[in-house]
Amino acid sequence: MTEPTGDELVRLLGTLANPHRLRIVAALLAERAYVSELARELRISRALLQVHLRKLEAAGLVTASFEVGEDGKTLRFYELTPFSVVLTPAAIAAAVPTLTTPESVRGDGEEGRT
Amino acid sequence: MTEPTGDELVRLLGTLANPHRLRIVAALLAERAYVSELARELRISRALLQVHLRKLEAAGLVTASFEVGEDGKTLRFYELTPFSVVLTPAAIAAAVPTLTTPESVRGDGEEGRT
DNA sequence: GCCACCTGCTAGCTTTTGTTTGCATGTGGA
DNA sequence: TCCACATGCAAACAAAAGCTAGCAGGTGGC
Repeated sequence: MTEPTGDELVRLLGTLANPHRLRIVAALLAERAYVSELARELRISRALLQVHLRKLEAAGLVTASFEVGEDGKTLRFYELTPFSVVLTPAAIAAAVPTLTTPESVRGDGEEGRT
Repeated sequence: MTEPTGDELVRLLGTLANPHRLRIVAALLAERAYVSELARELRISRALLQVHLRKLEAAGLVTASFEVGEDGKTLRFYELTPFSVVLTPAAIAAAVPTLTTPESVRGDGEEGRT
């Protein structure tokens, strides 16, 4: 996570560039929580929270796992994945060369042939 | 810039979460440039570049200034504003309390009354 | 005068994001 | 059985972001 690729950086930034998601990160830093609980804590609907959690998960910032609570209910716990990225012009310049454009994406990696 | 407010952080992240803008930052780190020149270098239209530059400027990441070139033409030069932000769960948690919600915005700061 | 290059602006379209609403399912306890 | 609480998913809509196309104005050089 010290030197993300350009695409990863864009995804990471795009994922964190949202008030709800920042609050989620902050809440999960304090302690892991299951969906419904977290929704109540943050005062947002479960559906909305789910969308945001999915995005955070897709970016690798949080991880989910099912667990059975004391009362036997199945709960989906989310917890934070530690990360640390330094945002400076130099760091950005280093990531830019690895940015892929829609067209430059052929297979997955670059294969040299036209 | 060491400890941006929640809103500033969101704007900063949102501004950088774009391939074009990252490229612009990288290009300006190498050297300041005027609009048309930069557009050619980045292979994007001037109109598009302008939109992105505007956004970067709004976020305080770049600054603009008019200058007269050797041939007497008026050029608008852009240059990078140094910045450094560390992105970690803790840093985010620190910024979250200062996030404002559309409703919580009355005057500007908080005034206690309902 | 005409061409080349600089600047700026915006109306309008497309795409992506964000959000709500509503339905379907499963389990434990009264 | 019925209620309370947990999960998941999708359709539909609203809002924001991204991009293009086109017009307009200015200056220097041939």
